[in-house]
Amino acid sequence: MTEHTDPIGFTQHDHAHCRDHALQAAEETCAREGLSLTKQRRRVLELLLRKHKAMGAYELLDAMRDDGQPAQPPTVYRALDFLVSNGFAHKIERLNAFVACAHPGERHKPAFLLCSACGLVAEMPSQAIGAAVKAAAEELDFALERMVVEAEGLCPQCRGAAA
Amino acid sequence: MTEHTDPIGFTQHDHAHCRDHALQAAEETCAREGLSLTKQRRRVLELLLRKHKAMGAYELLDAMRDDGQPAQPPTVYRALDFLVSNGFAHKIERLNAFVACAHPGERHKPAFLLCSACGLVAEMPSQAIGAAVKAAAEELDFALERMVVEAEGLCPQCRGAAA
DNA sequence: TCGGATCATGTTATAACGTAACAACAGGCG
DNA sequence: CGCCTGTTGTTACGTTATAACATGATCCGA
Repeated sequence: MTEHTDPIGFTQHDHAHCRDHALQAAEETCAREGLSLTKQRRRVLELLLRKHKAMGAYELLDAMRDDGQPAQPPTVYRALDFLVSNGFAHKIERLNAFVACAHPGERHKPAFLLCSACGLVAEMPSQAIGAAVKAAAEELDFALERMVVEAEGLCPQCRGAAA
Repeated sequence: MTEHTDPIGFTQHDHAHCRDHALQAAEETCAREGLSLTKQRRRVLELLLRKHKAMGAYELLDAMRDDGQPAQPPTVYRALDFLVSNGFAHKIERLNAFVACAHPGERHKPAFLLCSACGLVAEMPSQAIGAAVKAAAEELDFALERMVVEAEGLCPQCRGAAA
């Protein structure tokens, strides 16, 4: 598991580059693994990549309607299934919403920071957390398959604004 | 934060005692803090305490109907709000469902183990996990308010059965 | 003991999230 | 071509959750 320390999403960055990088990574992964990044899947990924926020499926549908190319719920959910199962996006359980993966290509058990004020979502370094969960599970003879870690609070910006 | 090491929910135990203990703890806490454990709130807590599994709100509604005292969704959600905000139950985000607290009275940031085979839910020791999340959050200047930790996999029983 | 304040519950309707089932279409390949 | 597979379109519905307002219960002070 490669580890990143940059909480992309909270820090200032060239977002156009960030978005293009993610799209390109998705294209490369699909090419390499024989997956097809179809029009609908790509559309949904692009919408998710517009901001480091989680979007609900119906928010995506609204955006697609506003684009002049409306779609139905199954279309969006199918695209989301594809993106999530291939690691291009993640579901935020706490919000029943979805976010583009900030580190596509790196295989990781993601852990998230959710700002309850501005809605930004960042992926945080999860090695230590993953190890702690794994250790607790093993201690209890539990066969760990998947973990959900979502921390809520205030991002640096909003924390500053609140003070 | 008091720490427990017993993954109640996966281990054999006298469940009648377990349930009564939780109910009594809820009554005591309510008495001490001026909260009222009304009929509906108590009913919902008792239903949740029947098993160490998560129940959806509509599953609770079904059970209430089967009891001969039907209720409407808001009634159940209000009872759940009360139970969750006072630490007598927890919401399992991953399942959109609710579970009775296994350690009422102990103030804790809960972390859960969810068996994907049998549906049992256990609270696991969360000190180390909580510390790891807190450390990651502080590193990024994030003001942590709440954390969701839900590990999915196979409980000892089901793991044994699968092997 | 009356009135008002507060908290809990009842009731109706609807919003938000998610999926089943089947039809249609598109591209590859024998 | 004809079949297979994968993707999308379409209709309908299931599941989870809440808004808004009415009613009832309890307490407590004037």
